[in-house]
Formats: sequence, C-alpha cells, structure tokens
Amino acid sequence: MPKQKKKTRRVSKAQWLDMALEVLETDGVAGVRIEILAKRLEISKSGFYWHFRDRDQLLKEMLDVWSHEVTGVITENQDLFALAPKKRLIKTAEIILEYDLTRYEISIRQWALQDAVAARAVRKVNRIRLDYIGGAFSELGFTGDDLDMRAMLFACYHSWEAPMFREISRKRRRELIAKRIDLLTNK
Amino acid sequence: MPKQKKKTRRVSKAQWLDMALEVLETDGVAGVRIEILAKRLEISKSGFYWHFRDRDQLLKEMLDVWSHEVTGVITENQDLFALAPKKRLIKTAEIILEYDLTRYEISIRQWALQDAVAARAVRKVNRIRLDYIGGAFSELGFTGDDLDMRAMLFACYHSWEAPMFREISRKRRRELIAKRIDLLTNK
DNA sequence: ACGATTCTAGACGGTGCCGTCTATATTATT
DNA sequence: AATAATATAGACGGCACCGTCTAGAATCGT
Repeated sequence: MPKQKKKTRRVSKAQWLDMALEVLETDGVAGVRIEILAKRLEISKSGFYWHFRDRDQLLKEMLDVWSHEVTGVITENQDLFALAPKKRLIKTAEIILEYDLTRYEISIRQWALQDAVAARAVRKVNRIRLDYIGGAFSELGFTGDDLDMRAMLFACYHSWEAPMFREISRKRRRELIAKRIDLLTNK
Repeated sequence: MPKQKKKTRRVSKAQWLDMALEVLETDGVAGVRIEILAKRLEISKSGFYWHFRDRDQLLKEMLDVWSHEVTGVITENQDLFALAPKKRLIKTAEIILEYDLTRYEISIRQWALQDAVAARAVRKVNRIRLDYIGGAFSELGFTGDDLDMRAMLFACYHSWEAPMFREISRKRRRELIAKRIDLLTNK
C-alpha cells in the first residue's frame, strides 16, 4: 500500500482578500473571521498567518482594496471625461449599476460606525465622489447650494439605490436612469 | 457588624430593548451581545433570561420596535395629511431630520443581508415609505415612471442622507430641504 | 536531483459569549 | 407581617474564534 499523499491546497494572499470581501458583503466586518474564511477556502488557517500579521492587517488591506476599486473604476476612466457632463453622469450611473460598485456599501458604512480607520476611508471616498459629481454639475453651470444639493442627491442616490431597492431588477433600474438625470440636470 | 445589604438593580424589559438598540446603532447586530448589554446596564445577565427566551427573541422584538417607530412617526401623524402634498414632503423631510429617524438604517440593512426576518421587516418598511411618498407625488399629478423615479429618489435620499453625510451639520441639511423638494416636484 | 524557500496541517492555550442552574434578593398582595 | 410573585447574583459547561507552534508538504532555483 503506497504512502498516502497528502494533497495540500495552496491559497494566495489575493484569494484570502477576495474571500474576505465576499464574506464582508453579506456578513459585515464582524463576520470576517479567519477560521470561517479558511473553512470556505477549504484550507487550514495556518496559511493566513503567513500572508497577514493578524486579522487587523487583513481588515486594513480590505479597506485599501475597496477604496481603490470603488473610486478607480470611475476616476481612472478616460472615456468618461471625454463625454459632455450630462452624458457623463448617465454613463457613470450605468457603470455603477453594471459593475455593482455599491456591493460593499452597507457593510463598509456599518464598519465605519465602529472603526476610525474605516471611517477615514469612507470620508475619503465620499469626498472623491462628491468632487467628481460636483465637477459635472459645475460644468453644467450650477453653483452654490444648487450645485451642492444636486451633487449630494446624485451621490447619495447612486450609492444606495441598489442596497436599498434590492427587489427591483437591474433592468428596471437602468430604465429610470435617463429620466432621473434629466430631472437632476434641469435648470 | 451588620450583614451587608446586597443592592441589586432591577432592569425592565424596555431598558434591555433600549440598550440593545443603542448598541445596534453603532456596533451592528453582531455587537448585540447579552453579556455586553448586561455590563452596560451594570447588572448580571440573569435578568435578561427572565424577560427574553434567548437572544433571538430580543432581536425579533428589536425589529418590531424599529419598524413601528420608523414608520409610525410619519404615518400616524394626522397633521401631515392635512398639508398640501409639497408642503407635506418638506415637513416629512424635516421630521426625519429632527427625530433622527434613520439612526438605525445602516445597521438594520446590514442585518437584513444575513437574516430573512430582518429582510422581511426592511422590505415592509420600504413599501410603506414608497407608498407614502408616492401618494404625495401622485397628488401632485405625477404618474408612471415619473412618479416611481421621484418617489424612489426622495425615499432613498432621505433614508441615507444622514448615514452617508455624517460630517455635514444638521443645520446645513435643513437648509437644503426646500430647494431639493422644489427640484423633485418640478414638472 | 537537491537544497532553500514558501506555504500548510493540526494541535494548543486563552478569551468571550451563550444559555442554564440554584440560591437569594426585591417587590407586590393580602 | 407573611406569603407569593418577580427579578438578580454568580458559577457552570460548551462552543467559536484568535494567534502560536512544530513538523512537514509543495514549489522554486540551479
């Protein structure tokens, strides 16, 4: 009888991070437990401590991944800035929908309520979003409260539409984009 | 030396519920731990099990308190229905701000992601909000997509403004209400 | 093929929380 | 004041998770 070959899966740091974000999405930061991730990855937790100092470091890196991912898709998209402001807002809304960019919104915000580091990341993302959207409304000629109110309305709605109206289909949500931007860009 | 009188605080069911909601607000449902509540109430946890069967029952009752509290303030307010629809929407926004009605929004929604009972409560609250707001826009003559889009925009924005823009003062938020409702009720 | 490097298995002690139990304290009823 | 009803103290066993440790497996470089 041949000696039993113990086949041990190997899991990269990126895979740990991906799984952590997957769990974060539904279970919140409190659900991101190393032993849970290990079980889901079908591996022992030992490897985790090879890639990460401890759970805190994982959480820190998750925030980095999130804040880059969630802003990068928009701000690093050159095509977007070639568009006229109104068209740009429409396209932005479509991208948010398409890439499900608000997937982690609820869990991250919940996290930010209890953690200063997460809170800082969230404030930074808010600022980037408001600047980007405010830019478009500014180009459209809005200023002062008119500009602020519209930028906040756009940013808030498109950050929370999907998390809030989970039962409404993606198709239906896409249908209403143009009409909404018409209203928001109306003088 | 007289026998030491052990003074034992007594805590009502309502106090347990209040404290549980207080913890929920910042720590999320995962943070609602019986021993934590007990410590904060400066009491042993034994009493908890007198008032509640177990943690699940507490959670269930918290949902009931929340869904009633968060819809009742609006739907049971007779003065509100005496107002013309536009004025009613403005007053509604002011009440949401004044009573901090979206205090638990993030934590409850996070909870709903992992729990079917919470999800049901959230869907019901969504429906009540959309019906109420949709009613006002309907009275203003909006129909079809125009009505839906506006009701969703109002409901979403006013559910998430405070949770999202935590750094913006209440005063500033009050300032922008009228202008926003003007836009949303614009034909 | 061989050693060096990178990663994993599995067991361990420590901690925090759940729900239960018994004795005891407090309040209500009469 | 005596009794009944209501609520708490404190200890317990059980479980899930953290971070550590040692032996060993998988992979890379030459």
